[in-house]
Amino acid sequence: MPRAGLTTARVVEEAESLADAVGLSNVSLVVIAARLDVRVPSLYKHVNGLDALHSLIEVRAKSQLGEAMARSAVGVASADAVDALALAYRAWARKFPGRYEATLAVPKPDDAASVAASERTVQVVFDALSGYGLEGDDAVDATRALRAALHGFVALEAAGGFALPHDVERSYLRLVGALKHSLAHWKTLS
Amino acid sequence: MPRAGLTTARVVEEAESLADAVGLSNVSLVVIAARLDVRVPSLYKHVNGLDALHSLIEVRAKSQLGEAMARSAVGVASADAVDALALAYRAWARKFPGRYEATLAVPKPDDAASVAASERTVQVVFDALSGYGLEGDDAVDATRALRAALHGFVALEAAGGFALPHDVERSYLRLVGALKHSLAHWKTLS
DNA sequence: CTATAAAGCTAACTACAGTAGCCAATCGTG
DNA sequence: CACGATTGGCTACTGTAGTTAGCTTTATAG
Repeated sequence: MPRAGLTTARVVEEAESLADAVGLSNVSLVVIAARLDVRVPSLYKHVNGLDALHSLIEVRAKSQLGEAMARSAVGVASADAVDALALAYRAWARKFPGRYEATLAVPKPDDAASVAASERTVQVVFDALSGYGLEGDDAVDATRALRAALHGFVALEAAGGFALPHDVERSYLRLVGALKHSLAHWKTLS
Repeated sequence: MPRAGLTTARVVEEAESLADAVGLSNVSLVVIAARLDVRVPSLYKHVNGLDALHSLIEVRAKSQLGEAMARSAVGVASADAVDALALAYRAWARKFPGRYEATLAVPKPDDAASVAASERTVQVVFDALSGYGLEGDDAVDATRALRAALHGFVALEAAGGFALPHDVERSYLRLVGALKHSLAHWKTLS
């Protein structure tokens, strides 16, 4: 029997592309094995079962999304940083819908990699808001508001929640515009 | 064999309460049957398999959430309506986390009940914004922004996305405050 | 009081995740 | 180069969940 040359990375990559194609919840070891031209039990030499595979996808997805956002916001601040972040966020989510689902998973408290990847992503958003000079509770609230708005829009869009034929792109830009407007007056706001 | 007196409604209710307890994805026919003190195949006399059960939960959840929001906003308008809606939305989602997950499902285009329930929920939000005098694209964009923000916050909260010990309630109120502020100037905003 | 429809059952099948243990390919070291 | 250890893939099997077929009993309508 000639060897297939699998690695953990190869298995995870195949799972990711499958997730983007058919949705994260439809990723199965049977299909992954078929795609890699291998029998199902062979996967266990590289990945510790389906749950572990989900964890690996989650960590990689969180760090890749964080990376994409961080890269988009280098050298810009305040309103420009929010714009850059928002565009990068939605673009990444639309390009990798299955991986994006994975970023929404609760970080497992006993998995250091999962916790670190989650924290890093939040930190990128937090840093992007530094130009607004917010501190303490103000900064926390603003970070949460920005994350919530971006995630909410992208999630509804991905779930087919915007049935009307109106331009989704423009709706997103207006939401981002509203956020920038509110952030500029954040400390005096309610 | 004495009869258990099941009905479709009884099965769905049990599934809903199970979903709230263990998460929608962990709802299984085995557990439902055990709770109802019945064998698994008996459930098929009332519900057409697991997928159909998910659809039933989805439709009921969407209409119950829509109902709760609509009830909260009777007799109030504009900023007060947004406040009422936002509070009702988050309260319902926290009270029924499993059902809330179900409301996020894509409406199945070939299932009239699913489509109707989804549209009705959007309509409630749309109506609540009528006091702002928005029309056409403005109204669509504002509806989408409000839905996205509320859903995004609640979903992140439910997923354990707010790790910091800061007050989540206050963060939510500030997000809602920011939205009201933007809605008041919606037409002139970017 | 009987005929029929409905409700629940057992038995069986399928699909998938996961485990045990075998055998062959590869790699490191003398 | 050779040979032993390690590793990667395999077959065979188990357990669990969803689903279907078809039987039996209960309830109900006439």
